[in-house]
Amino acid sequence: MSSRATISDVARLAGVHKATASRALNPATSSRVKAATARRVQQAARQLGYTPNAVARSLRTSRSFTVGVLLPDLTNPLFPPIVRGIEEVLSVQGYTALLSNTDNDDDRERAQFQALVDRQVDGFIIATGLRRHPLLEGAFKAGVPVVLVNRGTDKPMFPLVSGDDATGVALAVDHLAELGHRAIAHLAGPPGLTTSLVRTRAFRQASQAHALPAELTPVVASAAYEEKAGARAAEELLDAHPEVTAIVAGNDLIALGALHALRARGLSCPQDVSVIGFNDMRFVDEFQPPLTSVRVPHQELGAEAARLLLEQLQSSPERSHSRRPIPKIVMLPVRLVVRGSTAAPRTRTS
Amino acid sequence: MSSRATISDVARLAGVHKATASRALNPATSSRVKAATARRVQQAARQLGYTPNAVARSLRTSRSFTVGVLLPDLTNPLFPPIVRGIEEVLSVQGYTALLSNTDNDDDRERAQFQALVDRQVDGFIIATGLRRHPLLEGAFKAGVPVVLVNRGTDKPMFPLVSGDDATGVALAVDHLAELGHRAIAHLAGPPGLTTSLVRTRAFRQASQAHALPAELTPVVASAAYEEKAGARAAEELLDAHPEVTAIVAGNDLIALGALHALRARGLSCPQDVSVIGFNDMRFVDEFQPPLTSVRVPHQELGAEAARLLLEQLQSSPERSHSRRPIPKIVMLPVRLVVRGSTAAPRTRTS
DNA sequence: GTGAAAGCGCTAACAT
DNA sequence: ATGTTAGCGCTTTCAC
Repeated sequence: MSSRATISDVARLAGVHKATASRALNPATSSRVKAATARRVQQAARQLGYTPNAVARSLRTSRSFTVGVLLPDLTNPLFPPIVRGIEEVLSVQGYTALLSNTDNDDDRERAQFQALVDRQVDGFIIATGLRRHPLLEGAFKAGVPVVLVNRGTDKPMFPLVSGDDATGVALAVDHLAELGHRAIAHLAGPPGLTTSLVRTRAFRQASQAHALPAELTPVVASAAYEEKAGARAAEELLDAHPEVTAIVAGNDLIALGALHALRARGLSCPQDVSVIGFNDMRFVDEFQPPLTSVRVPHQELGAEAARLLLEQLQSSPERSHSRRPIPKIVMLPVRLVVRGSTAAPRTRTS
Repeated sequence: MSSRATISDVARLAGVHKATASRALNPATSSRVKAATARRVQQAARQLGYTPNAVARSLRTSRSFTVGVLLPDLTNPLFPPIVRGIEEVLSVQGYTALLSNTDNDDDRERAQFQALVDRQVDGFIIATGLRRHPLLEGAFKAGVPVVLVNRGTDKPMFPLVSGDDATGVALAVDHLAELGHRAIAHLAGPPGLTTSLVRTRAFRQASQAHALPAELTPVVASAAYEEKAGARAAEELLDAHPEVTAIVAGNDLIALGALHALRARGLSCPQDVSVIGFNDMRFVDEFQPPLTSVRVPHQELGAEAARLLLEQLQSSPERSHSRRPIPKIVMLPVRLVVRGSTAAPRTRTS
């Protein structure tokens, strides 16, 4: 790496002091320098292929124009679109996203978080929220700028951007009820996450709204938002409640597990049991049968989270404790995408 | 953000000079400090919750212990496992991966690359290789440490870690030939990528090895390694060569597009046309029909790429031009996973 | 074995 | 409008 040009090199070539060069090169301060000088400096910079050393700048300004992004599991197709939305907004403003996979591991998460803090990221967008989350409580007390995406915390500390989960679940139950289902189960996500809680509550409420008795609308929690865990939860459900004719899954991977569990015991979907997923992630339309699911605008979720964070960063660049905004919750609208995994129950409960 | 403790704070609390504190805290130099002092310093650091400012350290040492990772498209399920493999290896050695999505856009790629260089990343793992790649040629001349993964360049400049594409394609053709197919087409990837070239060559060679005439083994290139482009290429193929009974696709997304194209014109897979994908990415087993595909060990690809890069970084920490290693190609073994998308042709060509 | 001093590259007071 | 100076936090000579 033939050593890079520094601002001193540029200044020397332009025949000015490096402070002047700095001013000329920074759009915010270039007006405070004679136009001719500015041009000369910029010309010199171009000639030398100068780009500022971001590390030195960060050290001096204690701003890095980077944002840490914590993701629970990049292999879940839910997250790549969120990342794309984040990057789309950040890059326009000159920010860079530093992505970090936690693999749902607390220790990894703590380590990654600290590594990013040590690198002086200006703030975080966090998709690994838990209802009780010591790391986030610490971040809150320390005044670290954070925006949560998709998953929140019990105690409202940071702004949250999520899909309108409650409405999504209601749409799912409505759809099934209209098809004539009365024994509808919910395969909930793991209990530690707000998404699970919100969706489960919404399920109970929607069931009541359709006057479905509690004994016909059981809820079984999956150990994780993953296919295997979903399959296990579905087994458990089918053992305990063979009467169900429809399943509202906590997310698409749980739904996929349910499809497998049904197939494994010779039940067919949607003829025997209808299944609805949540998120409408990529490839659910390729499933067998194509999965009816609640579409959440993930890219827009990411974009909105980035916007909120930038707002916060730009209003309090010094990370002052002053005027911490009341953490708002931004919910983006969802809609039900009906595909082949839902149909009228074989035998109407009369 | 209640301002963090610096090494001076630690030194003051421990009653030593900050240089001593630095030595005590750094495992590599802690032996050059009296054991008792070292303990005192470490104790003080713990008490203050001190973690070193990575930015300051980078500026001083011109090493950041970060690695830039350039990805063409995070929403392609091929890449998340590669990322996981990379992070798995890097994190053990105290390195952090800075991921960057280029969306197959040259300008974005250049910008992201420069942003990472400006942040003083120690090297790059690049999955956006092109046969002719000005950016990489520039990086080569500049002596930037780079390892390529999956996709290479025509001119061998950097080490490359990839699956054994040639063998993979041969396995695919062998499988189809054994089933009795003689009119086998290849839906190649876009021509600018080495993967496309290698796989296409391997396809031609395997066809010859089975004594399949050239007119029965057409090759049509897809505009991109994506579903839509794959579907278009398949249309084109089926128009020009209605006689084909099997397709070897350049990757799984192209294969998926082919499945759609077949369905759109009332052909069924595998009864009318068999289809084989490449990569065996997540969810191909859910496709309709489940896709036969060549399994590439992506996580291991990423891990190996990270290992090669670390090797390089540790041998020439100063990024000296000295002793640039001959760029080796590491190929990891692949295997064919047979599923429902391949079967004997309906009518044997006699 | 420890302290003093220098400096990585940059920007923001404070001059002039 | 530009130059001077200082210093972000750290590590690394160089002294002692």
